[in-house]
Amino acid sequence: MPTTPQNMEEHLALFEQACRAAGLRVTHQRLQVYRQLALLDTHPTAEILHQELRKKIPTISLDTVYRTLATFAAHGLINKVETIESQARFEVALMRHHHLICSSCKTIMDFQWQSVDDALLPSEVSAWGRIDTRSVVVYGICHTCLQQTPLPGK
Amino acid sequence: MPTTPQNMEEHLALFEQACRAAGLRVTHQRLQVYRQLALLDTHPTAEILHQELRKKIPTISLDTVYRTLATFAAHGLINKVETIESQARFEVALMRHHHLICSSCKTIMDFQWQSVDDALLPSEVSAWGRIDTRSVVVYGICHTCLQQTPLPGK
DNA sequence: TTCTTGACAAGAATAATTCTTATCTAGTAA
DNA sequence: TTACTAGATAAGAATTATTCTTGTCAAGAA
Repeated sequence: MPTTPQNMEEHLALFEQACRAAGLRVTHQRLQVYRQLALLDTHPTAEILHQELRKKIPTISLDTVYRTLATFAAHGLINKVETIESQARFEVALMRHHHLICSSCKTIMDFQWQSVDDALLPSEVSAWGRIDTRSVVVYGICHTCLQQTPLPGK
Repeated sequence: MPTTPQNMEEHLALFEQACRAAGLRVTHQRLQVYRQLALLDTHPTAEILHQELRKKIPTISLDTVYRTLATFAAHGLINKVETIESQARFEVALMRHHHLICSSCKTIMDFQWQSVDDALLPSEVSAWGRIDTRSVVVYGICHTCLQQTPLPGK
């Protein structure tokens, strides 16, 4: 769920408001980390973001990227996406959606599934405590990978 | 989804069959790793399993536990559970179920949600490629944690 | 029983992430 | 505007989960 360059300014303004509301200082690094993440729809890792960010801020440290992403995620400004890889992946938290992961090429796609978003959770779940979010992860093999290797292992 | 000691023998026999069917050798270590995992309903980490296993096999290495879990997961004999922690967690793959994760104490609970298991996926997803599994992860705060700290952060 | 290949143990190595420390800066108050 | 202070950053060291390497061993086939 990326943002196009056209509405980036307005998106960043909203983000800045959200930061202040959360008691977070609005720093150049934070704005740029968020901006870079919003530009990409590839669920980048901290490492990938760092490489991109260094083009604009040559001195930015990888640790800052990690710390900034962790801070944003802790305040619900972005999502840390669950994956099967060891490296964590991130995305802006704009719209409720779910994930489709190709077990072969590891690409993560977003999709929406309104009926699950709206569905009542089983009563045992409601009884468990306070529910905040629900997320569906679907695993499979994408068309591209299916064509490359006719019968990949499950 | 653990196994009670009562039906453990039959469960292990089934597991042994599944191993042979997958072309995996049935070793003492593999049986014990699987048995220990089946006994626990706490979604243990490789480290926790290793600690338990050393009581029975003092010489078993942590690497063997990791390798064995990875091998089982690759053959669908167990599941690697997606978590918000850095350490991976595992469970036997007995029955289709979903996960409930407490953002505070990080405990993982299993639950079933038949209607989602049966629900038709959005057409864009079916068009994407071959679908293997779907898994719902619900985040919230469990009752125990809610009572300890009246208003924990989201 | 023998043989072969996959599995194992031990310890070294790697890779992702986090910590430490000194410096800097956003936002506040004078 | 200026000075102040808590929170943010950079750099590099440290940590932690996981994987690799090497030599040995044993499951299961012949």
